[in-house]
Amino acid sequence: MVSHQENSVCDANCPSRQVLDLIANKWTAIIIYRLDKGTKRYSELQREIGGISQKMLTQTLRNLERDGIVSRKVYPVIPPMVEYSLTALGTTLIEPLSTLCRWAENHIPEVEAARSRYDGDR
Amino acid sequence: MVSHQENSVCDANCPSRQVLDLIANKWTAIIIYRLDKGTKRYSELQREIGGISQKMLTQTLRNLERDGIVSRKVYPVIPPMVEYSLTALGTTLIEPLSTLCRWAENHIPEVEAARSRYDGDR
DNA sequence: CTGCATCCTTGCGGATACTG
DNA sequence: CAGTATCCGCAAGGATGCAG
Repeated sequence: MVSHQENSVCDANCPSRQVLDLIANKWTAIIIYRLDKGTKRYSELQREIGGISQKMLTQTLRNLERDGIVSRKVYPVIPPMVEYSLTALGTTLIEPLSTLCRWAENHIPEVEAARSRYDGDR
Repeated sequence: MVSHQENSVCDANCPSRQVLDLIANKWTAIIIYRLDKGTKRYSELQREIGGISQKMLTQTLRNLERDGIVSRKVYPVIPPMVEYSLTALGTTLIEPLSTLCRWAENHIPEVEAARSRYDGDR
């Protein structure tokens, strides 16, 4: 599939759009951060994230696996044991994600202030 | 909106979540990029982005205005004229967003390769 | 333990029509 | 020109039950 030749973010084929779609969902970023701290089992992730449904955890992990961000290792034991970890590609995503988080930490107060102002002024 | 207090990463302690939610929707990032190139009128944005509905354009702009990312200036003329531009806060968002886009440009091919591999192997 | 299948609710986002 | 209002389809996401 040839796609990302356009320079504009407006193009749906633009890679930026695809990455935004990739991390835009509710749990992706959280999972990536969790896995950055080390390999985790399915149940560990579910316990740590607390609030995520099995469906969403599995679904998100599958998407990340499909995108080559996360690797999934199944041990043929009983009871089953599955470990998830970041791939090399996945690790490179940590940095840009952190950049965004740093912005968040620094500016969310301003955003919240703006919201209060906006909501209060009408 | 109910928030879960069990895990700090998902909640208030993790402003990243809020920022991700902020840019997670379909048009926010595009609009921010457009406005980074200068002040735009409503109809200019609509024409340039092409594919966005009035509803989504208005809604997204309203959200961004509420968050203090975009400023809205109405000229009391007939016919109406409204200009949108990035606020100082909004401008600071460009950089982390660009970081993410740069990652995309560099790594999307790998992601697409991983996808083909994944989809082909089953 | 690690999932997949299913139902069901919710809300995003598109299309269209109307207003100041 | 710059919106608002309304209807509607679709898919995201939660809850539950079942399987290997």
